[in-house]
Amino acid sequence: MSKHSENTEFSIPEPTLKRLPVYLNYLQHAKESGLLTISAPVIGKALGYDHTQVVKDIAYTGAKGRPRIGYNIYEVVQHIENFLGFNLKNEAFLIGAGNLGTALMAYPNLKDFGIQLIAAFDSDPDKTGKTKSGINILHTDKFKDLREKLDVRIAVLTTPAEVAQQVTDFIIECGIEAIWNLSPVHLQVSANVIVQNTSMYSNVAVLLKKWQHSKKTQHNK
Amino acid sequence: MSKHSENTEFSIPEPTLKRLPVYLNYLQHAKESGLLTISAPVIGKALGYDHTQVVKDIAYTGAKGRPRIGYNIYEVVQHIENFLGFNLKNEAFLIGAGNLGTALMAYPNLKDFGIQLIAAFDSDPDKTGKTKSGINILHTDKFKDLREKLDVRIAVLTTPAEVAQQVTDFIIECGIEAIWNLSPVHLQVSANVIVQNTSMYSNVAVLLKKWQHSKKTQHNK
DNA sequence: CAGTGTGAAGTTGTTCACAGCA
DNA sequence: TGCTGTGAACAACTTCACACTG
Repeated sequence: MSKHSENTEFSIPEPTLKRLPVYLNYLQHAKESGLLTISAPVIGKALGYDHTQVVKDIAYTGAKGRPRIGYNIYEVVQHIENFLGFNLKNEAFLIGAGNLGTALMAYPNLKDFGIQLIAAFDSDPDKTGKTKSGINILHTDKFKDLREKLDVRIAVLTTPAEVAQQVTDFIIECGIEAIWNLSPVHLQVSANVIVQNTSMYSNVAVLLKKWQHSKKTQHNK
Repeated sequence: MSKHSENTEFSIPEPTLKRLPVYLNYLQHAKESGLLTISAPVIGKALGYDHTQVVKDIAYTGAKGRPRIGYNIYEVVQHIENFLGFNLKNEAFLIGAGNLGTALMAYPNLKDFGIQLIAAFDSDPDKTGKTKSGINILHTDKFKDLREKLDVRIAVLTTPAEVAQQVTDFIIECGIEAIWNLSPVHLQVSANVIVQNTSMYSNVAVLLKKWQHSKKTQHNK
């Protein structure tokens, strides 16, 4: 695959992209507790990041801080939301209304964190026709028509592993452009489709390895 | 003495740690389809990684390949499982039997990917006393005793955000040493406890940004 | 040849050091 | 003094180049 074709806009570091929602979540709680301003060192200490990291990440969003005072919380929240496109109504379809799908339909504030689920689809007639957390579960038959009618471009995939790839091929053919993949399968798609694979297993691996390592080094001490 | 002997003094790159379960998952499928050997370039092409990356990642696990032929799939699978500690029975408690908790109880092969959930806990009496996917849901009251009795050190946290930190403090006091945190709150713990924060939101941010970016650059072409 | 294995080069991300500010 | 902001040093990770192997 070619390197990035010349970008007028420089691209944002992916680690920054992943930290920004963490800041956002933290800042929204801070805001609720009545604070008006907050400094990068405070955020850093709370979330375990170096304070310069926080300053640089926030700078990406365009928010400006004031020496000795820090940032206006409301302003930073606005800038992060703007920057990430969270204030746009990014409407998405959920594919697969199993346990994980149900969990996402009920996931708190998902629509404030970028994605608004407006319908769910499943091929199992036992699941379709119902409503969960206010979201209708429809039969996959209706996917193509509804996608066009509502002009939805984003899908969240929570099907069983066995059908994940074939369902992916189908929804891309129907016009889906971006997929958040929560199935435990690494999807293969053509270059014009964006996939974000979220492997639960990866996190388990990191946790276990850190834990095993900490146990080893503890009785070496 | 080879660089990666069984006694790893230096730590493994975290990206490698996250890729290994992805390989594992892919290889297990490849194995089922009857293949005996597989090469790094093939794995790389399927999963979107550079082939040298794959070679180096696999080398960390201690598996050896043969030029022109590749790796014995069964052997690599063994080595990855060993290396990540997935063949040890890492018993864990699930805290919070809501939607996401229920999804995890039913998550396919979780026990083959490092963690075996042996009980779930919830403070809501409506949820306790039941069994989901073969896992008993108990009242939080019983947590302390049962943790000691069964000597469980790992917890998977799927509580609502509001109580996540206070529940964390409690289970750590009870002796939990490692926490896979799936609640949308960044937990603060003392240095001797391992936490793996898995923010769903972060993945959405990355997906959206890539998508928005791809749309921009598409009509520049 | 088509692959592994590995040191070196290149790239990306993080931390340091310090200037400037109120 | 406590903060932002930033260029420079550093560390981590990825990709390249190539020797080696059956």
